[in-house]
Amino acid sequence: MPELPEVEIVKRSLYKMINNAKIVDIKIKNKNLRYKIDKDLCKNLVSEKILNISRRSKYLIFHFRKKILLVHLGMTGKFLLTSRKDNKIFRTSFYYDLNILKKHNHLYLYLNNGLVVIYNDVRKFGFFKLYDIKNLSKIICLKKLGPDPLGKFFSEEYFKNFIKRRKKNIKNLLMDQNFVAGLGNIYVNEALFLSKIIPIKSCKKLKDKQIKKLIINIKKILKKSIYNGGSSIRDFKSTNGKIGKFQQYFCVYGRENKKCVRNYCDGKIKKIFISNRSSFYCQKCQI
DNA sequence: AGGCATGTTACAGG
DNA sequence: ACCTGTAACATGCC
Repeated sequence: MPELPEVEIVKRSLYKMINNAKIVDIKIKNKNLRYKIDKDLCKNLVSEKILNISRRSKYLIFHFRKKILLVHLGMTGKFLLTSRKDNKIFRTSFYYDLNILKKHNHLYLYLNNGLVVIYNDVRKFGFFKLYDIKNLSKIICLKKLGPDPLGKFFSEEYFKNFIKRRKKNIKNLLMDQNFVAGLGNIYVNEALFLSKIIPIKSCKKLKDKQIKKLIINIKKILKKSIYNGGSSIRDFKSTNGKIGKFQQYFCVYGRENKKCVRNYCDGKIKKIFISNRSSFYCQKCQI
């Protein structure tokens, strides 16, 4: 899926194009996403104005007068924007994938500014959930989330305090959304590489210096990725087989058996599974 | 054909 | 309570 940077990019591009627009019609082609789309979605949102679009972790939140719409993109969810006139996709957030199949378009939002927002999701792990605005603070999946990795609350102090009573390996810790919210498999692998920490290392055994470094690198890589327009896309491949510019920044992810990208290191990238998720690290410089 | 894929959640067992 | 592993969800790619 899109991890934090990609969701942030989606949020920004949607905000630019559709914030303040009014929904004039909704067509649900397929309500069977991860959760069934509310029957009342149309009733509640048609003729309502999008007052704001925000992000929490990997969740998008559309704000309306009385309701909020919580959206998760799962692994393969995307928003496409088209113009009602020529039906041509002219804006696809950060996706450059030209192989978007219409059969995976599940939901259409028609707006009063002539644009149509399409939700496309091959694997259907994403979801749309509607809540009363007054229940915002009660949304369980948001409530349990740890701090945003880019915010000031994700600090050395917080980190050390959290791991006092835990003994997970560092990779699983970073994947734990209740510890820090928004990292996924790719950025965790990358951040650990940049910090020269082996993913199976017990978080208890991390030195202060390593924790500091890790926090800095997490913030750095997320910012860099946002700056570059998002990068953790795998189901994206240009039709001519060229590697998109977005993936050139991966140092370890998907580089099994390749040489470490560090000039001074001749280590090889090893792939292992940690809690069933693929993990990549340099056997020489990550310790 | 079988393994793998950016995420989340439920369940079983330690 | 915490932790891990496994499976599930649905689809496509190699």
